[in-house]
Amino acid sequence: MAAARGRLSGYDTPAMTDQVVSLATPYRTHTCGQLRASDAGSTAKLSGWVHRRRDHGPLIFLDLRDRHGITQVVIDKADAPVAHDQASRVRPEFVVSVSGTVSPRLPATENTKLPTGAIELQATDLEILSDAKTPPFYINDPDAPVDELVRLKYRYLDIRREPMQRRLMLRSRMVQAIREVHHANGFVEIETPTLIKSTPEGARDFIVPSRLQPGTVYALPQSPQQLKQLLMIAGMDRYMQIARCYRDEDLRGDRQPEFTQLDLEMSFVDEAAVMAFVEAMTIEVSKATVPERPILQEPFPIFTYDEVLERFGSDKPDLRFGMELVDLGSVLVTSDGTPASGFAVFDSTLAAGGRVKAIVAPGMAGVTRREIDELTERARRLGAKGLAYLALEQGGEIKGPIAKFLDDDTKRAMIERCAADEGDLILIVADTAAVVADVLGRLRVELGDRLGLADPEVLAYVWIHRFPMYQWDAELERWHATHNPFSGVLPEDEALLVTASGEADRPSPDDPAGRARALQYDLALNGWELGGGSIRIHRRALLEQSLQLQGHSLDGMQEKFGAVLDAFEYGAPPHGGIALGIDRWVALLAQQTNIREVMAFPKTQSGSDPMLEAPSVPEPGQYDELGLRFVGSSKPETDKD
RNA sequence: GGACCCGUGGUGUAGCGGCCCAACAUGCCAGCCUGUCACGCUGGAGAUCGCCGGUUCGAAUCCGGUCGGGUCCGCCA
Repeated sequence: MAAARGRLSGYDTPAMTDQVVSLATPYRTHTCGQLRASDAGSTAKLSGWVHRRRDHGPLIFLDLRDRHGITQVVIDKADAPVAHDQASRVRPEFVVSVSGTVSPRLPATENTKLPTGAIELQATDLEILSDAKTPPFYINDPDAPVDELVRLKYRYLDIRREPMQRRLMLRSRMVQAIREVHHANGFVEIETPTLIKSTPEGARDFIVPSRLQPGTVYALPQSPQQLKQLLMIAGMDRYMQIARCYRDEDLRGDRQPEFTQLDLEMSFVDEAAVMAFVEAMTIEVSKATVPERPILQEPFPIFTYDEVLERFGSDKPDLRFGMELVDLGSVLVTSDGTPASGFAVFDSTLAAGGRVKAIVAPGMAGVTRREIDELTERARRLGAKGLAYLALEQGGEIKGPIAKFLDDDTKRAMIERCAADEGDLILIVADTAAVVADVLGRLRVELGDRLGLADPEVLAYVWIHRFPMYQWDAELERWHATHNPFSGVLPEDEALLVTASGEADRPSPDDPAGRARALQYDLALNGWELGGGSIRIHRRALLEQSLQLQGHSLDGMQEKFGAVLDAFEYGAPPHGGIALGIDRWVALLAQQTNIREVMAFPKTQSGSDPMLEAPSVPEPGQYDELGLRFVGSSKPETDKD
């Protein structure tokens, strides 16, 4: 049936246009989104779900729906008494098959809201393929709110609804575009196993007990990190994979226990080469997927880690609006650098080497005491000791509890430094650099959201690089890799990979290693971290040095990373790559704030699947086979530790 | 591990000590209707208010616990 070939319509994907196998079958000649005025006069057969039924007695209208669209079917008792009889039995979500004539609609009865609205199918035959219980929520109303639990329990009905269909098709189109760009650029798609070895780094592993080797476990991969590096050593040059990853940590709106990464790795590249490819790929995928969404800046802006923290208080800044952090330190000291604002909190913070910074909330000078209290509470919960503010009222008056401590010159200088206008609210935090950045960075995002400063249509991609190699773990009293234990170091910082004591097993927070910067780059989009990557260390000696700083003994690292370390002795090319969170990326492109909305079958915050009722108690005997025994609840009341 | 919000016919909400064996919308069922497209009209059925316990003469309503969902902190890149 040639008629079914070619361009589909409705909310279907353009990628289907070159389909090889026709959708036409004994059940249908067209999809429900396909027929147009030009088809008038021909006969057609459609199958789909009954979206809505409008029963006028001798005349019944059915809106027939599939994922391609909706077509109106008319059943006239005078023309087709048998079909009419069937149609009066039909209810929403019945699956029916209708044959008839494609008729142009009467002039005043066209429906401009439907792509198929110029025609209707005049039924001659109607067959009920499947009847349906009344669904637990509205399939035919895309806006109807439904309890999250009910949606997940009946996910197959939720996915039948238009918004989920749209998002899953968007995701499909995006993944297709990703593959096309990579294949066009010489990447080889290689699958890696999901039963691998547990690595005690990073997140908690999901583990799978081995039956053949009782007492041992596989781990599900947190990412294919080591395997893709081994593929580079294997000579696979440019590798990519749409990889499922698993992390047994607590869930969030942007975190599920299993999720999908675009994982890629390239050999004989430097940082600029990886970033250039990823950026070009990202732009191409964005334009193929959501051509209507403007990209804020091309080429993407590149910030150093230090700079984004200084200016935005975040390592994943939302660049769709300004409201940057302003350093007030220099206007609060005398010419010789002595803190002299008159406000003791500022002065003592500066004297102790801390920072005093501000953000300007435009037009918020008139906030109520209650709102200020809420902001202050929010700041405290984020770790600040308090939140100072100056409200620039219309007419030039400066209000706020700290105003009386500051002399007029100081206040003027602060306002000038902030470039604040009348009607603005200046929010100030005085603390260590890290706390100031974190608190103001989060308040910036929250206020930007509340004030509607971010254009929801804009895609603001941004690179962040030059991360510190290591962060001090105060609890374990050792350094750990900021991102990835294999990340390389800037060549000029290589000499810093040492401890002050000179002994790798005696680290301290003041070690030179704390100043070493990694060949690490993150890609952020609209305030979300899309992903990160690095140029890896490919020389075994340097890798050992770096791992030792992270508290691994030579024996220990051989135990944990032996395969990679050994492989490095057989000729490892310089290499690097990146991993991007597909779920987060689609969610952002679909303007969703929760990745559940772009996953077909996600889990709840407690990690359960209400539809399949997973996880579940194993069958009798399954533990035995594995040599396991369940010894108690997840909260043992033992007093060990 | 912790904080906060939510749980009332199928769905979404209202009610927040007696006026409630619970209201509204929609859905569902039945009847009527030849041009609707969220069709319309008439009538009807449907919830002991997540669960357990307590306070009270009296609890959907107050208190404690618990289960489930959500948001966030810790955790996680």
